[in-house]
Amino acid sequence: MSELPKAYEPADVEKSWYEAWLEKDCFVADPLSEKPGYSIVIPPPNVTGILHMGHVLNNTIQDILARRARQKGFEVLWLPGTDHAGIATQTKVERQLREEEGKTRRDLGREKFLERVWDWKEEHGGIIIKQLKRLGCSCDWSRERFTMDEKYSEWVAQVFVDLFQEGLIYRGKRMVNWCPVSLTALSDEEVIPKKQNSKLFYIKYELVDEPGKYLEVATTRPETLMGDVAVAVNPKDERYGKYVGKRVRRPFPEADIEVVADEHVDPEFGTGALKITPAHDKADFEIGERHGLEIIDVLHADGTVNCPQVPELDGLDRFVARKKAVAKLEEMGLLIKVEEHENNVGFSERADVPVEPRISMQWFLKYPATEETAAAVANGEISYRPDRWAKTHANWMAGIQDWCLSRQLWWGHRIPVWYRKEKVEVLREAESLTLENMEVGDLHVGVEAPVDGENWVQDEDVLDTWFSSWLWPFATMTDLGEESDLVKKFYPTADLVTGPDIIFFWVARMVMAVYRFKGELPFQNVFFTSIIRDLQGRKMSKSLGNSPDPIELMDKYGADGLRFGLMRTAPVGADVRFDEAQIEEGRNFANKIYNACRFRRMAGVESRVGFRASECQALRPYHLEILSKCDELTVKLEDAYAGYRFNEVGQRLYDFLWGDFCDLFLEAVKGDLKEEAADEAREATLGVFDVVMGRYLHLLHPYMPHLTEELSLRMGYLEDGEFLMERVLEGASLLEGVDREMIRLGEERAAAVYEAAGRLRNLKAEYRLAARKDVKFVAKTGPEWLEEEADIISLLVGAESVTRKDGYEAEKGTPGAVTAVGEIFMPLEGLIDVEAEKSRLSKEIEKTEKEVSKCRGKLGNEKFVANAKPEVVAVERERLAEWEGKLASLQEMLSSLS
RNA sequence: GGUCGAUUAGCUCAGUGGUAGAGCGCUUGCUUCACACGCAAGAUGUCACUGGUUCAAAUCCAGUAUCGACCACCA
Repeated sequence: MSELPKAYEPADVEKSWYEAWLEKDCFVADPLSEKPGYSIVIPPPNVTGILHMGHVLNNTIQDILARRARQKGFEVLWLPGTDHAGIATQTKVERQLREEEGKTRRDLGREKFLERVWDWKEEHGGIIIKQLKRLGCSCDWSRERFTMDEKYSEWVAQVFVDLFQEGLIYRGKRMVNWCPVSLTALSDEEVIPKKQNSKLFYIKYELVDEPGKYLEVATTRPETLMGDVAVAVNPKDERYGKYVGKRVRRPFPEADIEVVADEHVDPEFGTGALKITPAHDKADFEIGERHGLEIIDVLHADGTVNCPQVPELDGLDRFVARKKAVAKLEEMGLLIKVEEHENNVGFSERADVPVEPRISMQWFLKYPATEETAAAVANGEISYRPDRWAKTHANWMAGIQDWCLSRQLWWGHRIPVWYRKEKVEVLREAESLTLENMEVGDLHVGVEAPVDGENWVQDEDVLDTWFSSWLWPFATMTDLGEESDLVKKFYPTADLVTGPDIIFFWVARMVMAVYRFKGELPFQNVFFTSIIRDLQGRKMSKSLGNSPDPIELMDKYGADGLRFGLMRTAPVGADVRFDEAQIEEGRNFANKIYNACRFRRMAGVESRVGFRASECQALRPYHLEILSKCDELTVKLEDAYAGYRFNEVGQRLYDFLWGDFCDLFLEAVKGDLKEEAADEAREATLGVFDVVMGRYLHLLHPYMPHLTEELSLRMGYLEDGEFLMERVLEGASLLEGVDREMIRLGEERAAAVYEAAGRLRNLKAEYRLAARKDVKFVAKTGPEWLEEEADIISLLVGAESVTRKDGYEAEKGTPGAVTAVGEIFMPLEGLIDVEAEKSRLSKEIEKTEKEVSKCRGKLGNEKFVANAKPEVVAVERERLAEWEGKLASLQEMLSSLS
């Protein structure tokens, strides 16, 4: 290793280790293993997806959990897969078809089109899987699933049939969210409200009975005016009471419509009078129902106007028609004014265009098991982490609306419902194809098609993608049946890791579905990750172009660097602002560890993993101290993992290696690795290095799997053919069998030396002597062991010597410090500028006086002394003594200079 | 409108009642025989604001302000 480059190069190392793990089936779960089972299912990314930072965070956490579980002795299944992502995928293939061949899906027909989608999936669908592998994810790829796998699809149909038979699924004509681009219905969750700068148009409707008099209304959507069937006012609104029951004239196409009274109307808004267009607004639809109003649909499915009676608008796009309609009203003298108006408009999640409220025939679901699952989350049977998400869950459950399941798409699970052919033809003609109009024998709802298939037609629609995802935790494991070994070993799962943005889309629905069909909860813990934002605090998105490409980051910093950098600062549950500097830190950290090992190798390639602290006679305080810190780290990590505090785990791993191990321990024992060092000292240091580093790499492995595997092998910490990722972490104390008192004294002494070294370096720097190596310190007092450690202190401080002289009388003005190893002076030999020194001292005195008075104030407070814990008071007393001592010596120094 | 968060160094963030922290950035000095992806030292805080509880508040409580998310929504 000593001949290797100074800087760690992750690229080849990461690639070859990942291949080795795959080669040896390290990720494959054995359902017959004797170990206890631990499982996670991946939140399946879209097949069309490419890796973004959210995936990196999410999957790194899962990988950490999986690898940690393996080292804790579990048989681990991390089950991966992808989601067919109905609209997203179909849109992509349709676009390709249009761009490359100028064709639409209808030109191809359903069957041919679906073949194209499958081809596309085979060719491009695996990108994100490759990217997850690059990240180091230890998924069991032999069990990769897809939501449209044959067996999985059967589950989807089966669940539909069950819920239908239970009466929870129904078909009906309802107002739904319609996407005029994708030409399909959407669920409420797929509609994203966005603030829009719109215009509010004030227009007037002439009173039929009183020509020349008008009723004024305000609207943002004049293009749907042709669908107006009434004007509504609030019954309590005194201005309009007299008009209720009267008729007003709709300008075009000209018609007389009624004025109705409805509580829903807000007298404060606009003019207090609302035009009612039941076909194109949810609230209007409801008002229409209450008053038995007609429904006039004036838009086509693609959002163009459907109103032959008004030729100048007919066929225009809805937004073009809006302007045209306004112009027409103005011409007619019916437009009063136009106001700027900010409102919320629902956008289609995928197509990113305003959705159109539209009445259409769709399939709906009344959610199953709502009460039981709401309770399970509320009482902690499933723990949400952070637990505030449980409240969000509860809020949604409380206001839950039926789920529009059907999508007018081809790519997806086709609704498992067949209608008798001749019946359909008749009903289609009559436009009354509803279930109510079907006889029992006309309808077949089943997983399989009816036997006399030629007499039946299947429902054209497919199911919402989430209707398949909600079965993910169990449908992925039941390929070989519900009683298979896999299910027994790994179901239900332990942890689910996902973003809070899909709590309604996915998590809550999974809980309900799995509870309903398996009678139990699908997972014990749900860990909600942070949402990653850019430095301006904006959500990362393709359209903003503010999302860094994780692959580029891995090229630059390595997968391990990316993982570690992200994990160390990703706060638990709060949003995180992404800063590339964090990832750079991750890379630098990998390099630091690599170099520590490189240093060790320069002193000999043979590893000392068999080293036992209890058998070594040459242990010095520094050895004992680092062994003890490593034990402490093992315990602290255990606790942090138990609380899912991944940033804390990262921070502790970082601080230990960089601070305790490299800055302190390695610096203190450096001399032992030199050629001239004594054999026993070298052996002790090499042994301690190897056991600590061996343990450390094991602990770090979940965060930096490739680097730790590489170094463990190179350093000789593994048996032949053994993988670090498969090794169980026993976590036994590295100091087993060592006398406790000896450990305590060692820690104490090491800590004292480190503290003293810090103070003396400090002292040197204060006098601008940081770079001088010829400073000779003199210790006036100190423990009897001071001389034993004097050379180490000199080394750490970068001084020539630290000499003990009992009864030493420093010349006036000699700077000194009270350190943990005694009072130490730094004779200046006249190198210091007197005036500069004076001003420095005055400043220092001022500062110290403040501290003294602070401490005195506190100790002078009787209540503090009486009520505070004794140790707190004691600490305060010590502090005061320290400051007072310092103040006295500073004053003495100052006076000696004058 | 409702719910839930956030506000700590120039930046990104830790910090669950007892002396304000890390990394980056900045200043200064170091080609010290592992590492300049490094070493050492340093400067930088009214812990958003106002009250309250307490001997003691960044921390607990109440309110205010600002920012944000989610839900609902006025056409």
